[in-house]
Amino acid sequence: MPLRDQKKSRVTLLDVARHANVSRATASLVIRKSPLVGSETRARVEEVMRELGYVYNMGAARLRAERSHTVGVIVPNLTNPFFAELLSGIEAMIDDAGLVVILANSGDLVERQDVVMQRMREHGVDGVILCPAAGTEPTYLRRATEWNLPLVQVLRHISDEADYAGVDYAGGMHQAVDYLVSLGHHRIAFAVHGPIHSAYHERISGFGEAMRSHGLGADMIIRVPNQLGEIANSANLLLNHSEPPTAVICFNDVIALGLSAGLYDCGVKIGSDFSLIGFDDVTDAEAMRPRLTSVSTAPATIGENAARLLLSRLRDPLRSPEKIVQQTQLHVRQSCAPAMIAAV
Amino acid sequence: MPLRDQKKSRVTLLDVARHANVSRATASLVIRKSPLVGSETRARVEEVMRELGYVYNMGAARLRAERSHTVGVIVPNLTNPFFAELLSGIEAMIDDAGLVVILANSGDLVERQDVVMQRMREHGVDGVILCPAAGTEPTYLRRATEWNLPLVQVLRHISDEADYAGVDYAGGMHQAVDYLVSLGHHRIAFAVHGPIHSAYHERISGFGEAMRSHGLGADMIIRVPNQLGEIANSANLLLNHSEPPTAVICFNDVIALGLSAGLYDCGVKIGSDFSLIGFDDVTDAEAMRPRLTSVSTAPATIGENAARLLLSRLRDPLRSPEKIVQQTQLHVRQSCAPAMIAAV
DNA sequence: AAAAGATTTTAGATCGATCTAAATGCGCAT
DNA sequence: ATGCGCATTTAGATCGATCTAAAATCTTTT
Repeated sequence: MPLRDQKKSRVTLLDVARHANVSRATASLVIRKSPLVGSETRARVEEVMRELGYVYNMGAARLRAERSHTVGVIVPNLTNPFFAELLSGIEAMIDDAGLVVILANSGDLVERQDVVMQRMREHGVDGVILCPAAGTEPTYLRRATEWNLPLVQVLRHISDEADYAGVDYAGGMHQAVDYLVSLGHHRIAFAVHGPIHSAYHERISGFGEAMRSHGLGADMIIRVPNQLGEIANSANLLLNHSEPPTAVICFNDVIALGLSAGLYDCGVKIGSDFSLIGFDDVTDAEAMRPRLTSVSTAPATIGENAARLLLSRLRDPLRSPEKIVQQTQLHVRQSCAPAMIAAV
Repeated sequence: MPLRDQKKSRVTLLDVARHANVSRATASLVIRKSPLVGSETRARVEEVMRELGYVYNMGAARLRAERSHTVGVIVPNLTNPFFAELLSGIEAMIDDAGLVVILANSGDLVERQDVVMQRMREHGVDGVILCPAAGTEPTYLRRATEWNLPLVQVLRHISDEADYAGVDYAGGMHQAVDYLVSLGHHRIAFAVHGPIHSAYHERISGFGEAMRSHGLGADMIIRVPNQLGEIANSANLLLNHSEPPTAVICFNDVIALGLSAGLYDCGVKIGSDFSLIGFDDVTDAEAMRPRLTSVSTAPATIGENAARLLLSRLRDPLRSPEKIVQQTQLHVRQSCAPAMIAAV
């Protein structure tokens, strides 16, 4: 029983309406679950939809209703475990709301971000969750406002004029520094990598504040490679320092894993000879031995927060900008030891 | 200069056409880069588009052209590093082709897969790249054919009636077994987890074949938990065996990381006391010490292969089904030692 | 200059759903 | 039986792009 010729087999709402002996507008009210339709009529139309295998055409609805039920998600990296967990949290919330995620990788480049943002606009996304590429200017977010495009910044804060879901990076740095100081460490390094962005600045200044609050110097900041496999070689930056640190706080768990491997290669025993703290507490770090002490940021929860903000923005476009800042939690495990027995 | 009232600020192709003194159809031909338009006319129309900030409406185009320029990607897990790398490869190829990825997580459940597949159809995706949930039947893929929905299976093979991009799992198992046997190991275990699917069967049978080809028993298969943090506890399954193995091949690198940690906890030295091989060679395993010997499957490349197949299918819908099977490569590092000095 | 052929542009219909106000049907009261 | 009020259904326009064949314009040939 073809309703259309073989080249186009799509069952439309008009087909459904004809079979159910109602108008297209009634059939449309049925699929939108409008209370204005009688229950008999509704049942009849729904039965016909099932029989004919009707599939809603979101594209057609979108043209008239000016709503695509899609959300753009732009991240700077797809393979870093942190972003994988963030994306997981975002997708779960968006899915729960009955929308779909259109995904793009900016590669942490503003030019690529422009390209994918334009593509999102062409696809008429209802809103965007953006982890801004390094170097993104506040004017960039202002343009989204001009476009009437709902937007949530996540993890990297560019502007107070848009919603933001992030982490209390400074608070997390304080927790790490305070803990190491409580173990008697005075020479504490901070290992960083990646591009300069708000999350970077917050961690740097958080480290500085925390160290100074204990009357300690905050200048021992080493820069390591971005690639996990190359970070191990940077362990000697710590060991060959004129005044070697007794502990290191890592910008993220990728650095913690990499430095841990490098210190192992140099015969240094973490958790006795040397203390090390990660940041983010991603799942992948669970396999590290000794067990990693890490500042937990719960990336999946941050993703959920971002999605929550966007969904809220879609319901109330004129709501004033809001921030959800996730508090960190230090998970003490076995990668740190008191400084007195940790002397190198 | 609002061209519409404030409630709807969208610049349409009709606006562009009026400003450029051409018809809508001509303006449409310009944005589609049709060779049928004169260069003067083209330049004029393009200039007007820039001035007015015209943004293409993909949804409108889709309604008439029956093409959405979107590709559905359904994976069973978003946080496993393997799938993160696979997704990265897919997104890169799809982006290169000027399409966008609509992402969904099936949670490895057929019922969820049904829901997200339906949603993909409503959104009118041009095609789907599907890593089938465990328990997916061949009839499931047959339905995609009935829907005229281009589909590529990736990693888990359900049916010969659809394109498939995967790995030569059996070949990889042979490489691992051959290598351990070349080191003198005879008692080799195989550590598995996760749901039963084609990739699972291929690895099991590949292990069996490889072991039997060396006249060895293939019954030492241990099942470990799915969560990375819980796998370590399974190390004693190896150590407390009536005839303890001297080596283990891990179903994937997640298991390798987890068992490595568990063996460390038991005081077993990998790469001297005991030999261990991973599978997939994901980036995250680069931090392991001793350095992990792993069978490389290049997940990002598999993702690219899957996308390549789908793009090819979009160009030639009637092409016969094709398979791209990625050959594995054993990356020998330091997690294995000869059996004679590896006696437990 | 006129005709023929090639190139470029156009008019009107179409895609499948939603919107909006009008029409219709039903139940109740007089 | 008629009128009123409410519930339900409907007709026609709309959304913004593409499709398709016809019309218009330009170039070349006779």
